[in-house]
Amino acid sequence: MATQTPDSPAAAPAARDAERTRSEILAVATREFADKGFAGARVDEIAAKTRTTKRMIYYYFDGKEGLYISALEQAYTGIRALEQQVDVEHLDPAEAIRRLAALTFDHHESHPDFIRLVSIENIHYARHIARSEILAGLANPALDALSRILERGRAAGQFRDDVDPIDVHMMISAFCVFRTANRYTFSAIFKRDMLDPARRDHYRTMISDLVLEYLTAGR
Amino acid sequence: MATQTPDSPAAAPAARDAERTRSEILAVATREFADKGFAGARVDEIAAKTRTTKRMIYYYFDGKEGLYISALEQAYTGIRALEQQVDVEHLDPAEAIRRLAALTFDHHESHPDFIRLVSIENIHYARHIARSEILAGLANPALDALSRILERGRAAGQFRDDVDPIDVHMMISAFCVFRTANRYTFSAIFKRDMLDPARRDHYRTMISDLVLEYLTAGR
DNA sequence: CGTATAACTAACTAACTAGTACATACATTG
DNA sequence: CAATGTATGTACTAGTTAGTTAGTTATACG
Repeated sequence: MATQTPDSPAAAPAARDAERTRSEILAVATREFADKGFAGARVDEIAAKTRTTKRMIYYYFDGKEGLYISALEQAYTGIRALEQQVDVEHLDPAEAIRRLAALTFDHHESHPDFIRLVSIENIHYARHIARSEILAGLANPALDALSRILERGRAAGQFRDDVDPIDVHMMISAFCVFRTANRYTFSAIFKRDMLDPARRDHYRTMISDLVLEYLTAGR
Repeated sequence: MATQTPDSPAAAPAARDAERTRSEILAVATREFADKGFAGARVDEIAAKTRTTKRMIYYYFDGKEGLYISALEQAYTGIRALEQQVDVEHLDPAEAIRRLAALTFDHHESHPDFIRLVSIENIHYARHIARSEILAGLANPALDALSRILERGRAAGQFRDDVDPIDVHMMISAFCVFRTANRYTFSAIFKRDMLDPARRDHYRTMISDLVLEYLTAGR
């Protein structure tokens, strides 16, 4: 009798809490997969870094691949939720573009794990996204917002009329993703850390300028 | 005696050819590492896809990591050699930028394995580049060419005078790398293949326009 | 209060995986 | 043509690794 510590306040086994166990596994797994990739991450190590055991990974996520997909889903739904909150309808079109670009810039900078998971998923030819029902049909609020901004900008004669929202989204993403995703090789070759805080504002402004000069070209 | 086939013309063991063996291993390894990442690639499988044995990998490359580094070195020296050949000194600055951007665009499109290796190396925090003497001190001819173009453009009053060559290189790289590296997740989410040949010219022109509008802004 | 079920643990296993020991054949050179 | 080093192949091994088996404990609920 009394295998467990009687009543120790600190080292209590945290009782039973399915949700806490599940989310702790997911949080640790996200870090591990983002750090080492799908093949490089170790199920045993993920388990060791939680307060539970490996068996629970199989209990809740059905295996390594299921866990990886869940981590991806959580990361993507996170940025989608952020995008949903953005309200740029009341802003001048140019200012709205700036706001949207800055949002992407800030998100990517503060969520390197997300960017790394995306890189890793591309190495896997987006095979897991295709397999996930959640991710395959996830709407893109930022794209809708962008479409409306471009529409307004065109109507006001401020923006050129031959640009596609997806292309604009791509320009912004390319810049912001590259800065985070390719930070290490870039720094090794050019001896310049693109994430250096001293240069942060410079790049943050640059992406807006770049896109806006393009959108307003000849006007 | 006579363990080997006496004289069969087709299935001859290709005699002995150290250079051929070495380069065949390297070619197969490049494909495997680019396809599956460092942790995902299998030494046994690389060996099986060559006409030699696993033993030779250890003989020539000293192990999995040595092989991976050699593959990286080969990929990087390839693009550096290409850049060395580019001659844009005789062109109008704007046209020179277009030429340079197109060169990057074309190279990245036709060398997806290189782009994938770069992504993979970033997942590994560029640890292997740092370790490689060849890669750590590799000059960047494209950057020198770009510096001279910008200089000329500034002198002619065509370009703004507050841009850094590394930043311009980054804009071009970001766009071209993103298009190839993030092709799969982008396509899964936006249902648009950025490498579709029908859209190729569109994107190829777009990156030049984007950079040039920025460089000539307000002029 | 006792029992069904959800939450959880420890120990095990079969398959894999990077790397090695050992043997040997070929080619070059004196 | 002997001998010496380079190039190559076979078989093996020690350590991992994803996944499983066989349970135990806590909690909710009648």
